[in-house]
Amino acid sequence: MARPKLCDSIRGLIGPSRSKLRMPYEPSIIEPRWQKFWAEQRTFRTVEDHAKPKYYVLDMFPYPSGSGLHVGHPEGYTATDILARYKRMRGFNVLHPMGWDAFGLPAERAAERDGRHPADITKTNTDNFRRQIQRLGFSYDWDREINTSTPDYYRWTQWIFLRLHERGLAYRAELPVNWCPALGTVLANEEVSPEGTYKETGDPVEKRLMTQWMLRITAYAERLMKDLDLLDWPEPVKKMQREWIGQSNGAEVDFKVAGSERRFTVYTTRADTLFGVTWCVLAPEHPLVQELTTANNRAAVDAYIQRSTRRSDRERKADQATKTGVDTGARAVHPLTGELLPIWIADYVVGGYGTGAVMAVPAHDARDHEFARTYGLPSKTVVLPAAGSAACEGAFGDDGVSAHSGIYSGMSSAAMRTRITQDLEASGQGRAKVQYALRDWLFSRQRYWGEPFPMVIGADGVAVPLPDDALPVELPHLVDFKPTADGRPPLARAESWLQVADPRGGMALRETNTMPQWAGSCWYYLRYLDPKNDQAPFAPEKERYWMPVDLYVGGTEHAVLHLLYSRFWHKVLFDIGLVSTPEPFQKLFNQGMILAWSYQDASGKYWHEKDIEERDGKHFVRATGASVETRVEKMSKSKLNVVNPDDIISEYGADAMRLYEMFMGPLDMTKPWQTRGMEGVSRFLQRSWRLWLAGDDDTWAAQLSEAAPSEDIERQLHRTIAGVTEDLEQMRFNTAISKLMELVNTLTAAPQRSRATLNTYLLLVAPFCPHFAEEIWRRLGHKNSIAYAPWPVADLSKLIESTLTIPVSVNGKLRTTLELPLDATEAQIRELALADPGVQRHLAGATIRKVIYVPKRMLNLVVGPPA
RNA sequence: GCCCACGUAGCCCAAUGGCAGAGGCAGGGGACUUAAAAUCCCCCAAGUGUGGGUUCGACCCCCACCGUGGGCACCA
Repeated sequence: MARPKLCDSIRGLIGPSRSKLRMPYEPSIIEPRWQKFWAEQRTFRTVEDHAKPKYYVLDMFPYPSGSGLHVGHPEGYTATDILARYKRMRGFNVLHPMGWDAFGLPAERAAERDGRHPADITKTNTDNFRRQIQRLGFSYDWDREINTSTPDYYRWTQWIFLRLHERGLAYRAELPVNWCPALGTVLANEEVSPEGTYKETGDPVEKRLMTQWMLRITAYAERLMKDLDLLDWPEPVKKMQREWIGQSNGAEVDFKVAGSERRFTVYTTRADTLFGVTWCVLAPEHPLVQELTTANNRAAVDAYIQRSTRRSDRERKADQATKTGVDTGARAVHPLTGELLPIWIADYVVGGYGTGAVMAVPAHDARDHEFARTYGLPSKTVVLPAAGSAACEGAFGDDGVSAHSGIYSGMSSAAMRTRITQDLEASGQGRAKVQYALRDWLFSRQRYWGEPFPMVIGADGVAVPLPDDALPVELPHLVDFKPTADGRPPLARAESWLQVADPRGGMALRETNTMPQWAGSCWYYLRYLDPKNDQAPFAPEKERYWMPVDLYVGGTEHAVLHLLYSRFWHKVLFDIGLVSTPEPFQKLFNQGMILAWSYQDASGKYWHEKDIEERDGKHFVRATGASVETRVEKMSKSKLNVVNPDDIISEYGADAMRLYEMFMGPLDMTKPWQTRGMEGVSRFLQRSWRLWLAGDDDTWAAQLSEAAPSEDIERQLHRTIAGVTEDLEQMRFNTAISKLMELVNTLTAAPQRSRATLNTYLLLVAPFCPHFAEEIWRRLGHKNSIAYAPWPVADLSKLIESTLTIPVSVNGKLRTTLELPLDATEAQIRELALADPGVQRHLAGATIRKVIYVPKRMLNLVVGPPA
């Protein structure tokens, strides 16, 4: 899609001899000039200024990948930049920082592949990301740039880890973990998909027993759940977090094992179905299984355990439909009826949740029902849909009325739950229990490129924290990032680093696992407040001034990862007294994904947009004429539909790119990129530019009128101020831009242009296309940046229309429009409407049954056949 | 299977109970030009996914269905 540059075409046309040269809009000259100015003047350096209200607007900082920025990044960044600039003009003290989430797997894998050090690769990538981001003219305070992989940053990540450790929130445990053979590391639950694969790459994940660092996020489950209510976040994100935390209110019930002193405890949310229990099920890994299993059943039980531990989560889920299990031969005693109930093991009961044991109620639970059918186990109905109604076929899982439940019969399910739980508690056989699906956070990785733990393992095997003054524990320089031959993590290769004095005396070995990538992002929003502090992670008074983050913009992919982890750390810091707010991010906004059209021919081959032509709404390969299927898809190299921001900026400029990113549609919506759409915003900028050049004169702004603008223009101007301001407050950037376009279209058509009007317009457009605005602002004679000029205020008295326009409809269909003086009364409007020939035609031979008048809005006549 | 969001001119999107069009792309015509580009002006085009309902009046609210995208899915 070649497009001649404006400057080239003009030069080609006029040559050096022509004197009346219009000054063209040339973003390629203007934009670097102002970017340099902002950097040199430190225009966006932020200081604590308690005289002003603060506004902390934050982007989710990027992982600087090798492939550079894609058009999705600048979408969120542009939105926050516009708001940051708008808020500055409104007199806010704005904190708007950027940095790099620079530790992580991809750099380490690239290092293995390319033979370069991860630090080196990370440096190249961050330099490229910074260059690309700066080309868009964002008003970040670059003095606050941070990088999670630098020792002066991760020193404090380690420091916070020590605080967690002190409080018993970090511990080592041997447990079955998610091991990804392809990556050679363990993963957190949050990183594993329901299918049992790594969410990022799709590599399979299996269970392995390993000793790992865990963070006790479960201790905060309730607060993480409850405090969601305090937040101005999108409902779907809150819902995802609630589901992940998975609170359930139920009861524990103790069962005795017949002929033994042993007991086991089940967890249930349906204590009201206790009389319907016909057997119990333990998870295969339940600690009592070995002891309970009778000699006759031992072989079958062992075989089943063997089989189920080998099965990955993925396999388990694959055949959810068929439930399997084996009888242990042992019997449990029903706590209320004394009945003997078989004890089975089955892998649909998961060891890590609740007590790892359940009571089976086949009449009222779909899983148990199916299990009963498969193995011919009995069933007892104890809940009826309504009093006296018949028992249902299949499992009746809803609440109803209790039956065959002794003294509880006839109670509602809810009432019986409360009552029986109290009674069990009184007799020591049970208790109310709130259970969470959330597990502790697996916090170590067998990787090189991450934060080292500030811990050593003593000769006695005890993990010992290093003192604060030993921080940072720097990552030793390695050239080989593979695990050692005996399977220890890569850091075990750093032999001289490994040996260290045990703070308790003697020698110890350093912890060789590293922290996961999420560690650095758990608190980075706090480091921005005070990024150079070498005495503390941040100064308390700065935290009190800036926190919480007023607006946090990023994609939904972090709904239960980063956003849950950082809330957890923040709450710990809150409990320690290091931060003053219970939550870090007051308002969250998710930008939508940007997709792109793809073109695929009948053979399945993808074509680049530039090789496609359109005829009569159908698309064809230009060279061959073959027809192609068009689809909106995620951008990917294989689909040949990737858009590179650098190319767009080279062709149209950063201001145009910013405008288009916002103009495409609502920020939170998924929408397709169409490079053709750049034409519209580019023309808008050029038309805007020409507003300051009148006629053929090349003297900048010389012919602007000093007279007051016409009443119509004045009205539209103030309507635009009010509209754009409201749209910005609501983050409706697309409609704000369209209002600005409308104004420009009007001003372009106007016979003369008032300097005052254009001044206001320039202020309104400045947050959207800042280079453009700075350039004109300077040419108008201002010495300072427009960035801190005051935002215009709409004069509401100027919005009043001079006449009233009333649409008149008959039976809801528009028939005419009346133009009336502002003070027209309903009676006058009615009279005029009835006299209108267009209306009368539809009244002929009919009776008016009703007249609806909405003051100053519309008039509707409801008519029917003659009475 | 369950939950959520979205379906409006050829395309991206406005309009949130009151005139279906704010803005843009694409398309057509005209002005300017020796011509073209650029620019300016004008025009074209949907009755709002489908079927019901509520209402004087529905893109908007309610019900069912279809399509697209996203999330969840043995948690007892």
